[in-house]
Amino acid sequence: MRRSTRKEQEPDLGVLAVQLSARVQREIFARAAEQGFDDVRPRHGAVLAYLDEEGIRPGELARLAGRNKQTMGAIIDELERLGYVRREPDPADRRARLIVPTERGLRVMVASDQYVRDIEQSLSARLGADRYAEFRAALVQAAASLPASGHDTEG
Amino acid sequence: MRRSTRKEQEPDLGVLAVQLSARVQREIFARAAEQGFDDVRPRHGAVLAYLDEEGIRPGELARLAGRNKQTMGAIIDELERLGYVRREPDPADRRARLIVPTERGLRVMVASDQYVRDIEQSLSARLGADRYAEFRAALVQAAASLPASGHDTEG
DNA sequence: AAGATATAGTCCAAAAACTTGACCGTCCAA
DNA sequence: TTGGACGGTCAAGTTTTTGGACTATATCTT
Repeated sequence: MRRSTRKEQEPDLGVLAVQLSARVQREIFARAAEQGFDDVRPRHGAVLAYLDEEGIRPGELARLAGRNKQTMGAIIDELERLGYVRREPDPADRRARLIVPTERGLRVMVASDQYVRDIEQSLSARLGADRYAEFRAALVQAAASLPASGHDTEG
Repeated sequence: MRRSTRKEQEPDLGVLAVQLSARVQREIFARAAEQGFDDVRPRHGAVLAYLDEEGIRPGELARLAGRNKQTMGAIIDELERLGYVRREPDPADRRARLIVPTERGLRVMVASDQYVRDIEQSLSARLGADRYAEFRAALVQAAASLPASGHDTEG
């Protein structure tokens, strides 16, 4: 069998991982756009995924999302301009800032968490709860068995 | 528990998929670089993953990798300049081209397939062959249950 | 307490990546 | 045999990421 056909019909772990990640992302942003969050793009996911009600530092966001600090700063700029987050001083460290969600930011957090839960539940229904739980555990182990990004600050 | 902590400690499907995909990619390119393929970047993966000994069309590559034709053309330009592929006429259709791997291209295909197999086997050893097989099957279903990219040409 | 060093975040310029729209040649079906 | 679709490319513009430098504050060492 031709390699390209094989990769399509019996995709390897790399191909599968890329596909799953792209499709989950796509689904989330499609739904978000439908519900009025049509000004956020996939890039913003790096921040939105880890935003915190109590505020979180840019550097911490960068670490969690595997981006460097400059990129994260640029994404935050945009989300601030779009009205999803505010920069506030961090009382614990005067060098630092806290990225705090606005009202709209809180709503997109809640909504996107719901989209992911929907995807997870739909998959759980398809596979059965037991198999889904096993799948999820295996996914965690798979990710954990490989080294992380190694950007500026690393998690 | 804070949302950001929760996302780190009990990552959802979206986070896990992104992590796995990034780490597998990273691992492959790190190993490739070690073995002398230090001029390919992650971007080139879209082509290298689907290259074919017998040649494959740019449009087909674009479909498989979920990029549009222009992006694919640019990646092919680079890989051609780097000596991994050649553009040849397609005897079956005078509009079309065939992207054919060079000697070096063949070597990187073999090598990267091996890296992925190594990752898969290491994970299989960690989980046990049965659980790994189940994991892989679930991954296929998960990816298949979500719509694909929807670019220019779509698969 | 002072100085050295590290850390948090930002600015700027450049490189890399992707998108949009147009275009030419070839195929194919009415 | 002509009109529309397809395969691929070109060129321009936008978005995204990177690399290097810089300020301010914190922390560590003596």
